[in-house]
Amino acid sequence: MALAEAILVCLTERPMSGYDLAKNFDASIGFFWRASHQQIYRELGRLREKGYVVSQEVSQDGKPNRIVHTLTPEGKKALRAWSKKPARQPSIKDDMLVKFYALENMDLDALKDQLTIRMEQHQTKLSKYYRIKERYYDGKTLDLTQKGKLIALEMGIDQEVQTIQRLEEAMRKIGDL
Amino acid sequence: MALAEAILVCLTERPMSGYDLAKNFDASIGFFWRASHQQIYRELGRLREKGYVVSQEVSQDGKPNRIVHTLTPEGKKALRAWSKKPARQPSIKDDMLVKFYALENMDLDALKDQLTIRMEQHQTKLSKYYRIKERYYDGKTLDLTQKGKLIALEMGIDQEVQTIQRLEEAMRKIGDL
DNA sequence: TTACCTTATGCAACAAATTGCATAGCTACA
DNA sequence: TGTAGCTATGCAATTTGTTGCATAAGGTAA
Repeated sequence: MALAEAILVCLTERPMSGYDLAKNFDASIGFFWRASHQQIYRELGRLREKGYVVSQEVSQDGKPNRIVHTLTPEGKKALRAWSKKPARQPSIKDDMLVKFYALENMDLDALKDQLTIRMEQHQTKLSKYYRIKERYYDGKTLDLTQKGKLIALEMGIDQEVQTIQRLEEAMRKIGDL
Repeated sequence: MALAEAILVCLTERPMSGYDLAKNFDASIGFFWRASHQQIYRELGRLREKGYVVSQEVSQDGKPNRIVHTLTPEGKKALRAWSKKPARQPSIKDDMLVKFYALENMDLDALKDQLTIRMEQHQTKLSKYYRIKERYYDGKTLDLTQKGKLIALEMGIDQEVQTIQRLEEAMRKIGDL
């Protein structure tokens, strides 16, 4: 359950509300670990119980009050401990590959449409990555924190580029059938 | 919930027991959709209720009885209907990328060990793929069913090769820090 | 002026996945 | 003789993930 840790990681940057975290999970860290706001709020409750974060309400006028969560020294210790535990293999669950595997029972045209959509989705993601890279990393002097994030980002970029290539190749192959 | 469909796909080949299916999910189709035997038995119950499979007990001596599940015409129809529904994006949850993202809070040596383990795991998988390809596909005349499986297999091979490359690159980068 | 979007939090129900356990006879190995 | 693994099925508990809903104030566009 690295959701807990992903939240703690976000909070090393700065104290955040659940809402802020949900936004972060839609953008930066969410590229590697996706979570909904409901999951995040629930997990924040558990982290507070464990003493890994402390939470305080902040009044705002006009808008609803925010509850800002701050990482505690215990939380930071938990993160370090986690870093020593073996990483688990990411679970593999890909609809589309199952569909290729069962090709003779599939509707080929529908499958081609789905392939096209997939390619577009990966292209969109790739464009986001490139924008982030240009804006925050290219030609800048980076500290260790930023270097780590850049490595993750570049792995993401390579992954998307290669995935798009594989999908194009698959499209070509089912076109030849 | 493509677990149901993944099971139906397996049963298009031949009738199988829950145990057979679990083995299949550890080998062939499990490369694209992983599931435990507990999950499979539960799902089989639901498929029976829906009328997508019929089940009959077969006596064996020495060993416990098998319950063999056969795909029904309704099950096959359900598969075709599924093939027209959009494929969902595979969920992204990768511990290791989160760890890179949070590099300054991680134990670098531990992370390198984990990288090495990951590379070995992907290498193992790749070797399995190559063995299957050589044994069942290379230099053979293939029908549509087999061609589909081969496309899925080749996508798997490319994916593993590329993943290993990315991991090597990441190793190089954190070595340079 | 109605309708939707953003900010901000969270409950409840349900579905899916994981982990641990139980049963039970057979085979292979040291 | 004991330990372990294979065959074969499945329950129970817990954790995770998804979907739908609720509240509530302000801004923005048709």
